[in-house]
Amino acid sequence: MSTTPESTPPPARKGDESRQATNFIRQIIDRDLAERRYPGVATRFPPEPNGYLHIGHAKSICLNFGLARDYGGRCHLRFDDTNPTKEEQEYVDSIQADVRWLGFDWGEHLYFASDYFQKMYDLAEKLITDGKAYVDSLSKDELREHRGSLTEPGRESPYRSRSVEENLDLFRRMKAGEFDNGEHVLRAKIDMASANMLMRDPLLYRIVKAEHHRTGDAWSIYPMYDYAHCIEDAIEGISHSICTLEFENNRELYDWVLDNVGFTEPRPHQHEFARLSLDYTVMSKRKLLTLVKEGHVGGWDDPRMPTLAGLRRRGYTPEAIRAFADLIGVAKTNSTVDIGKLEYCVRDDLNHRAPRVMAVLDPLKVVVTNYPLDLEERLEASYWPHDVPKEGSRPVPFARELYIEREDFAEEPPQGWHRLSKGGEVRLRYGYVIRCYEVVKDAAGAVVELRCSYDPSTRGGANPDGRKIKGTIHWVSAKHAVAAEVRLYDRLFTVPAPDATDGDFKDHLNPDSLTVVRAMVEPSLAAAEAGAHYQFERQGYFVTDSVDHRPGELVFNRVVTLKDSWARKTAGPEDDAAPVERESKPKADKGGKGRPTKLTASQGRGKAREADPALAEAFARFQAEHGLSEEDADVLTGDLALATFFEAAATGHEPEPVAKWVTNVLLAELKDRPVAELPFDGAAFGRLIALADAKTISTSGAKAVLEVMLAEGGEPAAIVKARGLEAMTDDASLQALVDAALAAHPDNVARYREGKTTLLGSFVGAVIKASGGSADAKRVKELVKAALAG
RNA sequence: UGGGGCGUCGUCAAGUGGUAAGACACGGGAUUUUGGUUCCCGCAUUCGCAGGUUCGAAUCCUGCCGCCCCAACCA
Repeated sequence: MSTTPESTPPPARKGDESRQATNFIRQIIDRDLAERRYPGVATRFPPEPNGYLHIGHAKSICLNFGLARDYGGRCHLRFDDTNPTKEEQEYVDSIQADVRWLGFDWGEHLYFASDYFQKMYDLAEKLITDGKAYVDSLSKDELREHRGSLTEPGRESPYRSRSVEENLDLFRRMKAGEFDNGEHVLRAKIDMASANMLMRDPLLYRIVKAEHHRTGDAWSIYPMYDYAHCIEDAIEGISHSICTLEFENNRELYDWVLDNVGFTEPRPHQHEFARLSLDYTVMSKRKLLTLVKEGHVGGWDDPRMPTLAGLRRRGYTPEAIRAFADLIGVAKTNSTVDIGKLEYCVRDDLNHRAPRVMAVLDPLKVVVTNYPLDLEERLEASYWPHDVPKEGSRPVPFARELYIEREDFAEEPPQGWHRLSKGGEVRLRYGYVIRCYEVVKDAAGAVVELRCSYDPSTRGGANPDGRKIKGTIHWVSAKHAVAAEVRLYDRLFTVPAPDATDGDFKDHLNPDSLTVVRAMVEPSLAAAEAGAHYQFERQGYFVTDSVDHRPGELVFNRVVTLKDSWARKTAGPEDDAAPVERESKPKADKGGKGRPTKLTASQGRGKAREADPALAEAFARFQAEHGLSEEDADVLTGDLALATFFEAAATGHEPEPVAKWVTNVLLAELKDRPVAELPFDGAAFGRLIALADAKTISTSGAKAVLEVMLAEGGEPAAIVKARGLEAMTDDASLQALVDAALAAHPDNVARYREGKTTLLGSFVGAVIKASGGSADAKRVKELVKAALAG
């Protein structure tokens, strides 16, 4: 992403193959495209217009629009406006502005869920007609009570059995506005006992008598998210509907609605990724709204807010945010990203686009006493450092009285101090070397002025006598400097995870998140334009404030400081290595009920055995008669089909290896498929294992045969014969393959001999592959070892 | 006493039975009138833990542990 103009391409380094950005969603898309499940890729970004977009949304926007871009598809911007009580046109506008600002274009694909209300309604009537939805007239409380709990099934509503005619009539009257809020709802008729709470007859429609920002009072019923969202996707022909992890439970309902309302494949499918969490900030709309409402910040666009509006005003660039999205990746792990990565991205972007200027944030007066009283010089100062390939400079006035940064002077300089001290020298950037010979203090003992001398021969970086000046500091001419308001922003919270701590997240608000200073800036800045970025040398990146900055009343926001390895060195461990202690969230003790533990697989099998004496009997017999371990016997007796399969396979053979093959290999191939679907029976499987056991075929050969059997069934011995998979055990053939494998990778041979012994496996693997799986692995390993040693 | 997910470096994150990518952070060095930038070099014998299968396991099997989500007429 980051482009350094004019830079030559970096030299190829080891293993450098510029890896394609990949993530599990791209893999799913690749698979779907390879299987031709969709004609192309269509994604969508579906915000509800009930608040401002934040950096977390930016991750989603970059993902969805990025996918469409990279796969030559399209990405829709769709407002999910199904709840008129919370949504406003203001948000519709701000969201569009933010997405555009971020750099994405939805072209003609701007949609509103509300445009589909009629279609959704028609489909709901169809559901009713099909007997798959009903009007319920329970109260809110009764509804909740009937829903059951996480561990107890729900109960069916007495209204569940209403006739289609009655349901249709009621639903039409709901639509016609004959009832008040809460009197009736439309529910899907699914399963009140489902382990997935969302499938317990979910609400499809509710009565809401409110003005909708787009449809006005045309509707008095509105669809619920789970009913509406999937239909919106399907209507628009979305292929991959990407949302965040907390919707994983909703996927089953997403699929149910589409399947029952009549959308057939290819239809959209939902995939979930982890939403963004960032250190030292909060991301929920509710908390952000609280900060705004209670005045902890100046508004949605306060530069400390993680909103796009806030980041924009802070001076973050769209490029930096997009680079950040690329940097953090997309996965399913709940994770919290170090906010330092975001800061890195802006610095990296602004470094080559922000001209350098000088500004003194905390001025300390310096009088250069040997500088002529009336003399004023104009020193030419480049806007760009040597390593940024851009041109341009401005004159900077120099005179007898200057300001320097107060922290660039130390009365008692610490070890390694490069800046000014009494009796010491420092270079003024683009100017002269000065030496401080006197420190003027006020009555309270505070330093108010430095009296210095300058060396005329050192102008503009000249160094005639080769003298070593370690430090260079920034400065402004007192007479020419322009006053400016500078807003120094810092993290909004003092702890890494403000919403994971005990008590109120607002307790951790950083009181120093905003410091306003009156700075003295170089005169060229008087002409600073709106939205202009600068680097104040040695300080950080700054931007003119988009609201308050104007000519004659300069206001700068600090985007981010420069990296400061000196401060890190001095500050010591407490400040810098601040251990990211994430206080773990206290268990929300919901309803006093302990958190139920999940039923494990073995517990499930135990239950199955309790319920089925045949299984219990097999469990005992497998141990007693076949000599299996309790563990193997357990795994094999979870369901009768598997137990029977095993017994058939074991008959006439050593039971132990058969058990190992069933549990370790077959189970993995099977995944969740029932054994009954296998195109071969237990006896055939047993014959395969016997072949391996007798060393007629090698282990990898047996796996190869199994692959074939899994795909098309067949008799193991015949497959072995047809594919020439008999174990290759004669040393002559094996040795030839080994020699070839070593010869193919002389570099790895050398590295192995230097001690990188983990390379052994790759040689063995190569030989086995070359043999088509028939080579005897143990022997190969011996031969490879010998060859490598020789 | 339910169901759905997730555990790979301080932080993100590749990896899909055959040499543990990369980035940020961190440490060291070089260049530098920004203690900035840039450039080098270093930074996981090990993938939540324990068993097992295999010539070979982060990847397969089993058990255990930890974390997140679900009981709005929100999305």
